[in-house]
Amino acid sequence: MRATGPGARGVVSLRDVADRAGVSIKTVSNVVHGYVHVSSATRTRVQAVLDEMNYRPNLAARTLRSARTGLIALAVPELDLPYFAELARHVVREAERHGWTVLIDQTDGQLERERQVMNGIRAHLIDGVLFSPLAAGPAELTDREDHTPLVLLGERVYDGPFDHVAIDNVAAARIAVDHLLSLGRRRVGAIGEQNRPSSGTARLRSQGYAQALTAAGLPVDPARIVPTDSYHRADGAAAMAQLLDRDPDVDAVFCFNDLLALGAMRLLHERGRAVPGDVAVVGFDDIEEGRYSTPTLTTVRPDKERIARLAVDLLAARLDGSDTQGPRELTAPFELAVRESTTGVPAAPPTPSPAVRTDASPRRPGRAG
Amino acid sequence: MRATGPGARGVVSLRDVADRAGVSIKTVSNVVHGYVHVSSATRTRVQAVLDEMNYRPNLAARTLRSARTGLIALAVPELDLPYFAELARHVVREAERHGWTVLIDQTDGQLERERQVMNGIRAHLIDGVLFSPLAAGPAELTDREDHTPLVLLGERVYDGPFDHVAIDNVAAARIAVDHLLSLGRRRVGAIGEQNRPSSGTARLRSQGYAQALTAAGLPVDPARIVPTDSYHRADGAAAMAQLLDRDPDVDAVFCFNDLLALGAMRLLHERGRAVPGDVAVVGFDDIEEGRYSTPTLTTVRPDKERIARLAVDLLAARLDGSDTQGPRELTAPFELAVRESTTGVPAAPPTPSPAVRTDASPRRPGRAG
DNA sequence: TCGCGCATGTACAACGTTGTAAAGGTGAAT
DNA sequence: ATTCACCTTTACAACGTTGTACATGCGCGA
Repeated sequence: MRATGPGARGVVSLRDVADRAGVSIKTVSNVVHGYVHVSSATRTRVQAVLDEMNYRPNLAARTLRSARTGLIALAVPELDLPYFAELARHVVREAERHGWTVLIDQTDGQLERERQVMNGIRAHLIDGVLFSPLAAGPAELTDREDHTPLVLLGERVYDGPFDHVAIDNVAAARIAVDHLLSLGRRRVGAIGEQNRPSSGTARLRSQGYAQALTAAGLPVDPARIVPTDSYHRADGAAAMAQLLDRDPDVDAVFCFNDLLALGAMRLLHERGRAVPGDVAVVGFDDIEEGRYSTPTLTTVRPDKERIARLAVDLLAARLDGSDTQGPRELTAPFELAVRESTTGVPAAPPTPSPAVRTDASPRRPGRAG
Repeated sequence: MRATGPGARGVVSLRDVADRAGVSIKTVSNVVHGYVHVSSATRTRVQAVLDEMNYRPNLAARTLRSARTGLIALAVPELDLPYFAELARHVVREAERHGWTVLIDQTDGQLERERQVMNGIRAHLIDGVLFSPLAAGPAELTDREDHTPLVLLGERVYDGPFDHVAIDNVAAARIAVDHLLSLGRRRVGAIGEQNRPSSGTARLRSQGYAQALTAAGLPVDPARIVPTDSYHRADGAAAMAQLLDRDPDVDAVFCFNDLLALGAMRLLHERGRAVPGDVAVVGFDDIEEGRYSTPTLTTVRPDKERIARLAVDLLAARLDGSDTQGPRELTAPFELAVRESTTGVPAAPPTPSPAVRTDASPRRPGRAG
């Protein structure tokens, strides 16, 4: 029974509008959707009532019929890792082009939470998932029970049945280390190796590091590779301290992300080591902070915008059925942003204009070098 | 008609489970909800089928009946402003306690997008909104057409009919500037004033700044108050340059957020000014970056966790109807974190342990000083 | 023995929307 | 005048879930 008009909380349904306009529910629906075969008289009248009553479609009801929510999830380890915050921004923007809303999930890198993401804790609520795994490896991914389309970000899971977007981490790491070697550094450390076996990204960056050293005829000394629990500044500082203990004469360090690098630089500063005078530092991710640190940070700059676009478009193709091929592996470009932490000179120092950028075109990096 | 069992995409409904288990749909629903009056034999059998078929409730259908989605929105200007990323993290965590999922909206501080947030662009999809306005002022807020419960974060809108959680910005700014004055600084600038009339937060911080100067018998010189378009590092750098032009002998600066302060410090470094030797710098927000910058940044530390908790609990009270009073104004504590950018000495320097923190208890700041 | 209360299980309707089928109406062609 | 085509509008069902009301069957006390 429905004694009165609009329900309790002032929520207006098609039915309320239909009653008021003296037409059927379906006619109102047709007006809302711009269906052509509605007389202009009817259309005008109904539209007036719609406006007057401030009608808003009930997405839950639509979802129930269409099995589409217009929501996609972005699951990342931590939002206050600036890399992921920046990535999230791009994803939200790209998703908007498809009319989607992005639901952001923080996994904290915990396997259990990552499992929930993969297995559809929000079943039926999201149309697709963009997932940046940290703890989950190929095993967990393959065991996935849910069937929501999923695109992996930033990690290559070999032979997994998943779409995947990333940069070439091995090549990027190698170019970063090559840069250090080209400056004459010979005792190059690495910070950010992960002990847990699942972390594909860290493994790939280690590989690139080792390749560069080997190609230069240098030994790969395990003592100079310092693992970390996570990727925060504190981990970088702790690891740098350890590295100095192991090899006081280390003259360069490649950090697997920018936060580690910033933490490492902070510790070097406290120990009285000059950057890059005594130790040159390279990071990875190109977070904005590195353009304002002292010294500014040389880093690998993945094209985050491109990563976001490729991933969202890939999901779109799966959702509208236009792509039914096997898993895709897409690669986004990157480049090396050379700044003071390796060269000692400002590449292109911040100028006091509102549009200041340390680099030529930070918003749209070019192709990989 | 429903010829076969589970539908196309492998989606399992209560009905599928009921058919397989040989009971009614409602009985399955009762098992799912742990309703007491189900024989243990039936319960066991149904539960087995539920597990076997990997049943997941359809949230859209639940929503349609209950008019509750379990989603709340958090609308912030930008996720890559670290303050908001950190706040988002806390909000997500607190919301979890209530069984809610948080949908994060980036408004980019654009009035139009903020309007959409207020007026329920996602009508029926979200149960409540936490909103940190930037462009929207009292006028827009009062014109709100939507009736979704809304809690304002971080800005005091006078006489607005809204719940509101913030710290005492005037007091906080005043304490920050008092600190600079207590160090003997007398030419204290301010960076971050907003020209647009709506920005309440900036106005309050200006007030605190002026109060501190006045109380110390110093003049409030408009030339030393530099407005910015937004709150990024670049704005801080540009404003600092302008401030130096206007008063080359400025000996301290209070920045309305940490990013501005970091940008300002970067520019001072480039201009060869020592921090804090020549110019002392104070920020606002206590983002993690300020604990690792060189020098580390003295800043106002709002208790973000508390802000998040108060806001979420406030929303919860509105949603479950336990609070039907008029609008609430809740105040969260803050404190001043004194670091190198004003004192020159490490307050408590980072130590090379994985749990390194510059301050005593950064995760749970105490009461306001 | 009858009847009552309780435990257990079911049928039905409703949430708001939209696809399908079809009804009613108009005008033109035959 | 009749038929047909087409435009306009409507009734109905279904999406999956859950609250209400009710049916069934059992044990127990009167």
